[in-house]
Amino acid sequence: MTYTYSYPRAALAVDCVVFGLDEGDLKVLLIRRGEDPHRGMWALPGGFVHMDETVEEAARRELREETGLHQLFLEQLYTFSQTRRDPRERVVSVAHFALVRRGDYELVAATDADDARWFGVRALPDLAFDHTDIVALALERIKGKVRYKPLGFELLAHRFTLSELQHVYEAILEKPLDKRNFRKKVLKTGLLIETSEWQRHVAHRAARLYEFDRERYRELEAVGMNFEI
Amino acid sequence: MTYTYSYPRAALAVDCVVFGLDEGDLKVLLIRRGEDPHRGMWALPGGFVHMDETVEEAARRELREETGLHQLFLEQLYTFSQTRRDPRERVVSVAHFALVRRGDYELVAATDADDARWFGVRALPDLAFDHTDIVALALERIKGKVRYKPLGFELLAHRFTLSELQHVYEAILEKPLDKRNFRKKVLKTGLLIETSEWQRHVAHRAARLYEFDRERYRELEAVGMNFEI
DNA sequence: TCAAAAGTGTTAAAAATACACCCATGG
DNA sequence: CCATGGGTGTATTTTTAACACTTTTGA
Repeated sequence: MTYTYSYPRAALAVDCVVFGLDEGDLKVLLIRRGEDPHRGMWALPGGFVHMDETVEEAARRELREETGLHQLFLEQLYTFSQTRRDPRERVVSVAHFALVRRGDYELVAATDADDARWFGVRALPDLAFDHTDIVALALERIKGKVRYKPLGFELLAHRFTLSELQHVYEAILEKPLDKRNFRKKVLKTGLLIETSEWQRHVAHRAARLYEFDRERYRELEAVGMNFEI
Repeated sequence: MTYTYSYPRAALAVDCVVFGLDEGDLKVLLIRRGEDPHRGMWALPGGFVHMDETVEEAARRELREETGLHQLFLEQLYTFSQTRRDPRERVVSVAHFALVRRGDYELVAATDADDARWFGVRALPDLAFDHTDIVALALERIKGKVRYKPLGFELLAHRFTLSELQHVYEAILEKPLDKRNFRKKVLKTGLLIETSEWQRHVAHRAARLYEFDRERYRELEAVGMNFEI
């Protein structure tokens, strides 16, 4: 089957920068390419957009197919359209970034341990295509956005300690935060629910677990209030 | 001439939300469509991306062709990819937003007064395709971004008074600002150059003219400093 | 009993806000 | 001489930043 048009057309693809947290370090999920071009190189998960799906749907489908991840936070990042970014032919790619919860983090390797791996964001290998630029932009984006949107919670399990939350912010912002001031600030947002559950089996005083109050966040957002860390 | 592919391909287009300022009101530039679909409706300037240009280049080219505007501030906004957004066939559009300087504002009508017109952003007519959504997103974007990037200056002439600058911020943020506090704040950024030129022929005390110090802004930005209004 | 992280308040400095009058200009 | 917008300072409140010790737990 072939498809014919009266003007040439670029192929349309999506790529995803998937961030996850491991021991407080920010990681990016990469796939080893099994085909040319750049066979054997590490690259972002992604693929071509089908005619019956939006780019966001394509990004979610590709992630599910290539890594098994689903139902994660995913947002459009930027459209990369340099004419020679793919050596085969013109491919325009709509890049996205995604955030993986602590609990789903290990799930990834399940699919295909050899071909999908987490890399520390500050120690990435050479990447295929313009994927190094895409990761750089994604990092810059979350660094800016985490301060006024509740992205941090998307990297943690449903319940988390305040220290875990602080480490997320420190990992993304790349700077240490003052413990007392951080706690004061996040609690003052009124967006954390104090549960009556505590850490267990830790070799130090157990920390209380909190939940992010999505409900309330949506209410406040609708009213025009805004969150700031 | 025809072009044949083994999978169907969406057409790739660009659209531009062009903002300008008129008497302190924020306006958007619209084009009346001369062709189906939506012939006669108002729409954003835009068109298809050529194979030898990036989407940003396409956006600039279309703006030049349709409105005569060039060398303006232009930035990618978001890629719209709903499968039915164009009734003819699948068209994915990379939306951009642009800011027109006060001095270039009138220049627009020159091209084709009937087919290009400025509309107040809060009083737009029904627009073709999903262009109403695109404008709404562009507004939200500049509203957020103007506070930490020097977008405001892109809507003014090279030299401007502090009141003109204040009116830009008020128009974009949709709220009044305190004159004394505003002046204190923008002067404290150190990014305004006080010229020795003054307004003339105004029926009130003449205001001093200022320039935005782009040079210094780039330096500070590179060092990681950040601007806030 | 030791190591490791949890938890907690106060003070000082900086930033944000609220607010009112005189000045210069052209019509 | 009047209408219009230009220009200026201070006091109050709020926010941010700096900083150290006691508690709990498991190993």
